[in-house]
Amino acid sequence: MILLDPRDRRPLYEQIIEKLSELMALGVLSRDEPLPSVRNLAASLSINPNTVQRAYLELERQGFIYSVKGKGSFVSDPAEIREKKRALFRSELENVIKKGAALSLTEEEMMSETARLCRLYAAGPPPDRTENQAQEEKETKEARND
Amino acid sequence: MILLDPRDRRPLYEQIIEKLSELMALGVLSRDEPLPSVRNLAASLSINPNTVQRAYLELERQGFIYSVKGKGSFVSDPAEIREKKRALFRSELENVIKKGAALSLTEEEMMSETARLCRLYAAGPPPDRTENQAQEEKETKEARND
DNA sequence: ACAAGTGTACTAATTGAATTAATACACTTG
DNA sequence: CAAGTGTATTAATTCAATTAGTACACTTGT
Repeated sequence: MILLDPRDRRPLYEQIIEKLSELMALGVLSRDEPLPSVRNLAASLSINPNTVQRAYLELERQGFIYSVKGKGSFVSDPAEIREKKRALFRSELENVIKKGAALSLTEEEMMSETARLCRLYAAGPPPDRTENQAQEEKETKEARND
Repeated sequence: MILLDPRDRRPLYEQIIEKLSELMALGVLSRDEPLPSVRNLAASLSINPNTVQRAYLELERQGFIYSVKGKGSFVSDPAEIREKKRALFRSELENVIKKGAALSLTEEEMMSETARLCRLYAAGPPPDRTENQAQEEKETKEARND
């Protein structure tokens, strides 16, 4: 199902999270589909089941999958995934704004900086898209978020 | 000059950074005033000079102090410190906005969330200060940023 | 009831990066 | 040039993150 890279310096469980996230993002694994069992995937990767378990725990914490004792682990509703990610985003934004406030930055200063960055990175017109006419997000780049 | 807390689980150099930052924030150490020498402070804390050196290096990287070989280490211009902190803030804000963009959040959505948080945390009226009449930064609090 | 599958919890061993120390070098000043 | 200063390099140590070992708990079909 997936393959680990020995040259990759990152921990095994992180690699597993990444690979499975990709499979889910690509739709190879879709909603409510069962993931390989902890023991099964561990055996196929020749690693300890606990390492797979750790990856699954983290994927569950992030809302990507859900696990049922005695049954297995399954892919979450994409909408739920999206909501979890957005909640995480809001919490990170909150921390940054707090920090800005602690530096005595005013609301106006932070708003204008945010606007600048949004124009740089975010999709242009918000919810008034009658059609999705060529959103060139020229800079998707490194969208690693976790 | 300062005192380390053995019960504090954080590394020595972090404690040093914190204590000295406080002294500078309180104005006990002010602009261009010399800090204790690396060896001197190390001796007074009964630790290795390299540990103090590491703290000084970090303080210098963050713009709080500057060091001159053969002469000593000195407190930076407060305006410079402020600018460094703000640069750091901008860079963190950029990362968060990038992440939001990667989640397909629109400019409008991110702006409105930012506005909400600003109203929650930031100082009210921005740059309409004809004079600097009593900048009461009521909330300096934990301005730990590193 | 029980066998064979599933996830989960707890503990111990291992690894590797962060932290601290030892030592030597380079600059400034009187 | 002596006695102070910061800086660089390397080694020892510490400690948390990672992985593994083992036992437990639940689900399902026979």
